[in-house]
Amino acid sequence: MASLPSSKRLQARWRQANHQQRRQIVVSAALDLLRRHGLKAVTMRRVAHRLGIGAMTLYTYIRGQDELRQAMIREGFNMLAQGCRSASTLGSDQGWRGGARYYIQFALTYPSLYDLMFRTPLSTSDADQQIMRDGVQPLLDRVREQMVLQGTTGPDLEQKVHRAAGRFWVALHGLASLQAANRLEALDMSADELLDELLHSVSPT
Amino acid sequence: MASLPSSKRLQARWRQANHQQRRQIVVSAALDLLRRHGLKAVTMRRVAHRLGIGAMTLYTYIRGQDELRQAMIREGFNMLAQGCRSASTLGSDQGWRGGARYYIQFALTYPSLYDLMFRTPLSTSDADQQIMRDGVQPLLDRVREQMVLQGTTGPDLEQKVHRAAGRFWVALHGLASLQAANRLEALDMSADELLDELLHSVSPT
DNA sequence: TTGGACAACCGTACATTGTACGAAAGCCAT
DNA sequence: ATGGCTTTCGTACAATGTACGGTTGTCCAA
Repeated sequence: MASLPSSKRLQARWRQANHQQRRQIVVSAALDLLRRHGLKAVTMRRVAHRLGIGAMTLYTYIRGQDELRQAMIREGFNMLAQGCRSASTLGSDQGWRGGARYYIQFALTYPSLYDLMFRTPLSTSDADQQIMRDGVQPLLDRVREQMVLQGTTGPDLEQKVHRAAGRFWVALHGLASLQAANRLEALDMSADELLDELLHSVSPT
Repeated sequence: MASLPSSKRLQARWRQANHQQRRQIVVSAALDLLRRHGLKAVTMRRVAHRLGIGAMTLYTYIRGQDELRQAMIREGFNMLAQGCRSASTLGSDQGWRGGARYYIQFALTYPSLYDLMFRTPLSTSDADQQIMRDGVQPLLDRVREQMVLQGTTGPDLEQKVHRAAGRFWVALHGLASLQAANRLEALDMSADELLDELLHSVSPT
């Protein structure tokens, strides 16, 4: 779980950064505000204040609030993809399950960001669709690999595995999203319990 | 699927309504705006304008924006509970499946409202928790009944059925939520396909 | 050294929001 | 009529996104 730099660090890094890097720092500051205080707290003025610059200076690096949110979403999907990939590769957990656990952990660590990523009305633009596709792909890949290793066979194996991974992700998203929003109280089941059952549904052990 | 009254109708009803009814009309107007133009469009001023009254007059019937949103959420859960109940009782569909289909249909018809209902940070207040519990209960009940009819048995039947219904709802929410946010493009699976598989997982036919 | 082009920076201003305050107007029992 | 309510809403203020235009800094050619 990568962590975000503090406000002081950001201001320090700011002065000796080039244009491209500064844009990235702006996004980092916004993500930090988002994580710690929710979406309503991510205002242009506050982000600027965090960086020790005037509000209008932000517009030198970001076209406006919409673009800032898009950038946060992109960053979120990058973190998610990267995390799932390495959690299931290097993790001490049993292979692919690390990826799934990371997914849940991500949604809990950045609940507002996770919301933004999956609830923001998505333009049908190919680019945006691709960002999200790439963000979720590593998780789907891990699950598919696992299923093949598990011994799934047949003529239309490709299709079968593909669809099963899709079902798994949909359910995992449901769990992550409800847990992040504190909505599991309605059931008398713990989140860990639900996750374990979900994991076993792919590969019962 | 109950539909919402138009703006003109609302203004007409307004004048000959008592205090309690007027509060309900305010909420209806807000829900209409929410459905047709998204959350950002639900401003106090706009709601008031729809009703042909001054902005501040709204505050005679609703404490403020927070309370307005809470009221919309409550109304949403009421619709959901009512709909699931009657869809699975009276529906031409095979019993309980109507409830699940209604659930999906609801999320697609009122995507912004569905988001509000399940993403708004929920106070741990007993009342709020109860609202949502009641909203989802009918669906869970239908699924449990179905499982019992289906022939599930055992000493801890109660527990088993309870947990299975919970799993079902979590997955259903994942599907509804992704579909409502146009996020299923990342998979090459249709929403109907996913729903059917979900339904079969409870009672294969 | 000087001048000019260009990027970074930001103060000011305006529109839009939620809503606090208090004034006006209607209603009704005494 | 009077006094006390509820309802209505005009005005005002603070916070927001951001358009506009001015100031400053940097660098390079003449």
